[in-house]
Amino acid sequence: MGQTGAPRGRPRTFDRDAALTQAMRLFWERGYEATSLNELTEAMGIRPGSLYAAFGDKRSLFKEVVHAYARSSVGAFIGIALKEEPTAFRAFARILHQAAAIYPDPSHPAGCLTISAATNVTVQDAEIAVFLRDLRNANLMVFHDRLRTAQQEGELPPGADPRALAGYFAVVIQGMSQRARDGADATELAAIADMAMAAWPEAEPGRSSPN
Amino acid sequence: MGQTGAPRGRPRTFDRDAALTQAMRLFWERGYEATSLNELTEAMGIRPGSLYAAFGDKRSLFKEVVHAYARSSVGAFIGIALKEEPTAFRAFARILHQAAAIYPDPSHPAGCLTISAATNVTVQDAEIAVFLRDLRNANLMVFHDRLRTAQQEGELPPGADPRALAGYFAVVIQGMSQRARDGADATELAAIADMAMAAWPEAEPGRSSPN
DNA sequence: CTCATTGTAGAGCGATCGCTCAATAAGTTG
DNA sequence: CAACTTATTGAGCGATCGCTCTACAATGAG
Repeated sequence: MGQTGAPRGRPRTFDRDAALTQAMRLFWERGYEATSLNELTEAMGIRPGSLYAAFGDKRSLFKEVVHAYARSSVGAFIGIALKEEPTAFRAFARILHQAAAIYPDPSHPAGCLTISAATNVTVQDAEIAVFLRDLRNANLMVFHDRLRTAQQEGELPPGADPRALAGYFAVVIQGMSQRARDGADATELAAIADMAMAAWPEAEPGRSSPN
Repeated sequence: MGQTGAPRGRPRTFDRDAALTQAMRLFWERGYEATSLNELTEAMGIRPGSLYAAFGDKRSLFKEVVHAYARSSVGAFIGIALKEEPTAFRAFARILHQAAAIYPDPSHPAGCLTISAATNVTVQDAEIAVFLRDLRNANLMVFHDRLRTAQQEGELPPGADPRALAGYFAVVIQGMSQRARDGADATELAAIADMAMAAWPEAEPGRSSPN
């Protein structure tokens, strides 16, 4: 047992992960529908038959791309910050500043794949739009949870509204992704991140945020 | 002179404005590329030949739709608020709250057409994406100008950064449009608008905003 | 009336879309 | 070696894309 099992039949002639990365870049840059099978096979260096054998149809390839993206450094920074930072304030401040640095980074397409890859979609691909929307709304729930516990722990004042705050950060992050796609650079986005954090509640008395 | 000129030839059998409105709804809901000529002609109640005679090709139809949108109540509220409100603070507060009410309004597709109609686009339609991006960036400049004069007039403290503030409001508005498309309702967006206005600078001393 | 002008209707153009399939190649197994 | 299994190749499927063209209808001008 535990035997890996010798691979049978003709071995693959391409690197599956590398091909997936190329597909990710295309979907990330152009979005789901605007990326054609022709462009995909060319970028991945394979023929349609190989693509369908290795990844299934375009839909499932895209979903696998999204999962790979979520596991990548660019896609995972939000969850990591929420896990590592001791306070909600520090977590969201870090998230916004990392987004400001990552979204316009020229080493990959601008903005967040999850936010922008399926905003315009035909009826027959509505499933893909719903798939990404659910992902975004799930992320919103994670924000909500973190802020609710922050309130229970006393970091947030009782008068604060965790749900509105979660929506606010989701809005700022999605807006920053859009602005990065419109050409905003890291410096501009960092200034925006600072502005956005100024809305953190309970700054009234002494402006001493739970640092 | 001044003669309107009697229309020659066979008169049009459809209402051009009504047809344009139908095209707007489709582009607004699905985006530029995801809306097909087939859907357009069906929704507008005309045949392809009539569409091309009256509006030119798909590109120019879309551009005319965008101009009509900008003149509509849904598309023009930002400019109106900037013109009517005496202070920048009141203008942006009004803009955010109107966006919160308008973007999720069920009487039309969610969000802002200018923001979401061409985020994913193939290479051959890149011109359309650039067209909308330029529109968004022009709007950002309007924000910047308004905030710069607010600073010159003393409404904004000297330490404030009008450029960052303009980018911040652009981010919040674009994010609110996205959230509306993801299903956020007017109540939720209004709470977010309140949160966002709390970032307005120079709230330090007495929290008395220039109301 | 005839003529010129404009609009409509419907068929269908070439190109591209996502995708499939038969033939062949390249491995392991016995 | 032959048998089996899987991958690659390249042609090409039906459907849809944006768009055009021809035949005909409806108006005003003369």
